[in-house]
Amino acid sequence: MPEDGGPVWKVGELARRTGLTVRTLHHYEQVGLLRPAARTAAGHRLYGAADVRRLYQVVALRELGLPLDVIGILLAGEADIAERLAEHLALVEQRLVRLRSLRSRLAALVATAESTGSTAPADLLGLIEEVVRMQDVINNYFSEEQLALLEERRRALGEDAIAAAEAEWPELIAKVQAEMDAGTDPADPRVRALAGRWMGLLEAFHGGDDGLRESLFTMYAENSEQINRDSGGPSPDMIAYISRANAAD
Amino acid sequence: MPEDGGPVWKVGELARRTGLTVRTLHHYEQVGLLRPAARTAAGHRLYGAADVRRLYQVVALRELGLPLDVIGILLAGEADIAERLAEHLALVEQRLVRLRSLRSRLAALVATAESTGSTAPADLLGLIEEVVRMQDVINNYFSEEQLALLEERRRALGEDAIAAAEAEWPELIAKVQAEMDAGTDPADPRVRALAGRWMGLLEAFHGGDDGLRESLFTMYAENSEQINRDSGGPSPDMIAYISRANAAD
DNA sequence: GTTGCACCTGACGTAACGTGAGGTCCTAGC
DNA sequence: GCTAGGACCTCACGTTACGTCAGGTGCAAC
Repeated sequence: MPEDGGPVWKVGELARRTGLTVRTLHHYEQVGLLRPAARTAAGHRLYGAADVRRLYQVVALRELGLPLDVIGILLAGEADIAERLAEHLALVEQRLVRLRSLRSRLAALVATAESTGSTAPADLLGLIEEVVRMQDVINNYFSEEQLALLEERRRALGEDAIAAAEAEWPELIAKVQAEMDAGTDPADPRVRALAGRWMGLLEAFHGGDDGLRESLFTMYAENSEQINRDSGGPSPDMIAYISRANAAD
Repeated sequence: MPEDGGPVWKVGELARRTGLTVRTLHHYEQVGLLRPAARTAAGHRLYGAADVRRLYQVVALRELGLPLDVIGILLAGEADIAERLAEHLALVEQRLVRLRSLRSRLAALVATAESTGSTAPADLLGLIEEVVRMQDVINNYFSEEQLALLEERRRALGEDAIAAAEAEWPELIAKVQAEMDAGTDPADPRVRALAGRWMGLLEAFHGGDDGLRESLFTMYAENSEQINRDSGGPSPDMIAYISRANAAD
């Protein structure tokens, strides 16, 4: 189809009409995505109507985030478009999960930095290291699906509920510590009430999902000291104390 | 601090301990991020304790998604870390908005492709073009903040409510069209009831935000034919009809 | 004839490394 | 003392989708 009769566009015109740059059109030709139907004697590119149609398809697929080589394959009819879109969607979902996770860490860090006023650079760096190391540990113990599930639950619960639950932990830990220091019997009703709150908070985290609970316990078992040191988590002794309180029924 | 006494690590050991590759450590040296404290006579890199500490800082900041050059600046104390983190957070939020928008378009396309069975490639390509063009138009009329606000509202309403509202439009438009075809007076109670539902759906979209309503109206006014053709939106005649129904109070 | 704009073809730069290629160093075993 | 197998070294190109000169040609108007 050498486009003998129809309208033709030079590269600059086409660029203006599509909002692309001339360089982009050059590039698309270079990678074989869009070859102009013809050239003038002087070598100037001449695009025909079919080229323009194809270019709009290229742009549309590009705006969906597909890489140029895939676009080439799709437009050549050498792959199933719906299938590739589904694959791409999965990839985008994955990126979203990661990006959301990253945002929550960044937001927490920024909030901490703001609330503590002008934190000394060294302190802030240390805090950043802790947060990131913690995340690495978490990523080691929870699968991608589990993390996505947790994200889901967090969204369902809402930010405030999450913040409230997280704020409850240090308070609860302090109270349990007080009872331990006082030598209270784990079977004492007061301690058993605290243990009940404890299990409630845990439940709020894993939501009854055995896999999540299992992963959480494994992670704690193998990293108790770091969790204790970096995040103010409970000591193994305290875990044992709570277990005894729960067992006393 | 030429690290005369302390422990030293060779590049391979350090790589294993940090989970990085040797190439990455080479790269960090090349860009000036982490210069080993010393070299052996043969030129082998020797990293000291201070280097290891710095490396962990680099890795932590990298895991927050900061570019290496920024990390270098931050570790040199030449910029405020909290400030840069806040900036970076804003960037991440922006990416999130875009990515979420992309995902919703992809999901809609994939769902359509699946529900209609094996759509012909050409049809699917046409649909993709429509969706992308529509999005371009939308991006022209709504600012980033407005789009983020819309995202927010969508999340607050929940997926099902959105789907229900979107499903309601075609039905409503069909009913109004029927009344128009029947020549019913816009002031007729039936039409006024339809107009009421109409305004309710609009309200569900803009939520009373004047800016959003304004942008939506401008967009419709300047693109009514495309919206009508591509998305089954209402015709200008229908808009006028509804307006008269609302004015008749 | 020349001015000015559109067009052309290289070719390097971008971010953060991956991946050889080709050569040197070091340690353990013989 | 010699050699084999790792670990180490320094280039240097490849990746993605173009941006950005640089240096030269084509074309229409004055």
